[in-house]
Amino acid sequence: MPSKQYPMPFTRLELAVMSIVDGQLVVLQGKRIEAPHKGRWALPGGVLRIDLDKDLDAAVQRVATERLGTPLPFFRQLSAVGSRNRDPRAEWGLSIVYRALIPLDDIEVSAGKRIETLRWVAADEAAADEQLAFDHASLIRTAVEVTRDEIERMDLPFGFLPDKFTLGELQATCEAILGRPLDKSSFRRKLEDRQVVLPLVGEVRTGPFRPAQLFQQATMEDVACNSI
Amino acid sequence: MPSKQYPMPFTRLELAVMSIVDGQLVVLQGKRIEAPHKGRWALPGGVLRIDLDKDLDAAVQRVATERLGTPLPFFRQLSAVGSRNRDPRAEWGLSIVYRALIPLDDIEVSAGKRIETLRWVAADEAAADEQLAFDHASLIRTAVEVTRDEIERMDLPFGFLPDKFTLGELQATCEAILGRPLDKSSFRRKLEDRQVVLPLVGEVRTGPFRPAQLFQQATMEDVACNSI
DNA sequence: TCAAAAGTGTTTGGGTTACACCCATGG
DNA sequence: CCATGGGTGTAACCCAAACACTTTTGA
Repeated sequence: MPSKQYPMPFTRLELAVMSIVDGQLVVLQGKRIEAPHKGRWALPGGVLRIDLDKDLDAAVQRVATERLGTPLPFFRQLSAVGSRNRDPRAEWGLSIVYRALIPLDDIEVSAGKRIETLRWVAADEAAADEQLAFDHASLIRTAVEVTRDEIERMDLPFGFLPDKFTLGELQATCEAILGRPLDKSSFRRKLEDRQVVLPLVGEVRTGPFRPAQLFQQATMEDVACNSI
Repeated sequence: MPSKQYPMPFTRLELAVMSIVDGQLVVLQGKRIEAPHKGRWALPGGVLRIDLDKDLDAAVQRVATERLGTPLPFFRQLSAVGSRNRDPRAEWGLSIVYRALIPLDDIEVSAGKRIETLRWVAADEAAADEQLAFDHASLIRTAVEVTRDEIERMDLPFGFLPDKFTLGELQATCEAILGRPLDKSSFRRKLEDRQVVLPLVGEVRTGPFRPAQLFQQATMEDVACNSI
């Protein structure tokens, strides 16, 4: 078994965790407690542990739990980057980058292993911040780009929302991500056409004003049924 | 330096090399010469060699050269997949998957290290072939999907074409990838609008019939200049 | 009865599709 | 002069943005 003898890269996972704060798309950063780049802000991340993680997704959950104190229900792989001298801790560094969406109201993050503090930074600001450790500014740029593209394609950001939500909340979330207002009527027509949300009959969100219909994410089966 | 002590995954690169044969999108497969999956067809690939490769892109080129006898001018990362027991050669296998486009007329592939024979298979057929080694059928599915999406977005497949090409050749290539005819007029209007190709004034392709204007891929600068 | 937010309808314009047509060339 | 492929024009249609409007509720 000759293949086993090759040295393998120092393999890590990096997390671009995003949320919405005050109508703005924000990214989570942690202050590094150790070298390299000690004291600088970076994306939270951690080493792939082949003894602990059964696959990449499980690794993401473990890293999130260790570093942020919470699992990440909605995440997606963005890319893998690797080169010699990428990370001073090893000869050859490989990072697999993930983007996650979390609703801040439901999920609390708290600094865990090897992180001093966490902060939320406006996405566009973070993307331009060349003070960040490693190449994390560039990773954030692609995370923001990918997330905006998803919205343009009406691949909706359910990760940012609770299970049940109003169309107003959904629209406000999309507007926050894109950074521009959307037309209510057009937005709803698109939702209707593509059958991406499903009304929860009888359930409404009450508030100071007119109650709003609650919706949930449409499942594959819902879409299939209605298109027959 | 405690991080170095963790065992790292058996890291490989897999190549979904695509081309056009007889107006059909095809994928390159190699017959495996060794265990695991000896004798079965698979995507060509190889181990990441941190002693040889300075980064992931360089690794792709080395693997392509070793296995196929040619570098790959146009390639793009698709995803990383990894889990325990993915590959019997190691406890934990990680594969970074790339898609490449090559023009068959210009580039010759020939079976190299650890490969018995190479064959070109129709993409849709390969995507459905559950006899392939590992999870390669699923990797091919996403490669095909991504490639078709690129064409829909007019992200053109210059990798399939020589440096200089006619609009007819370009359209035929797009049709081959999508598997359906395109309207010449609409196609050309889109090219015009988005300024993705540039005529080579004075250069024409002569043939049995009317000569055709030759074009080349428009550079970033071309687009910037004209939009001022 | 007013403010605020939910929800509906209609018009308009841009962009794409589909189709028809003309042009240039070698045999 | 015909077959073939390059190249152009136009009408129809679809989609989506923009805007105006009605409805429903709590205060």
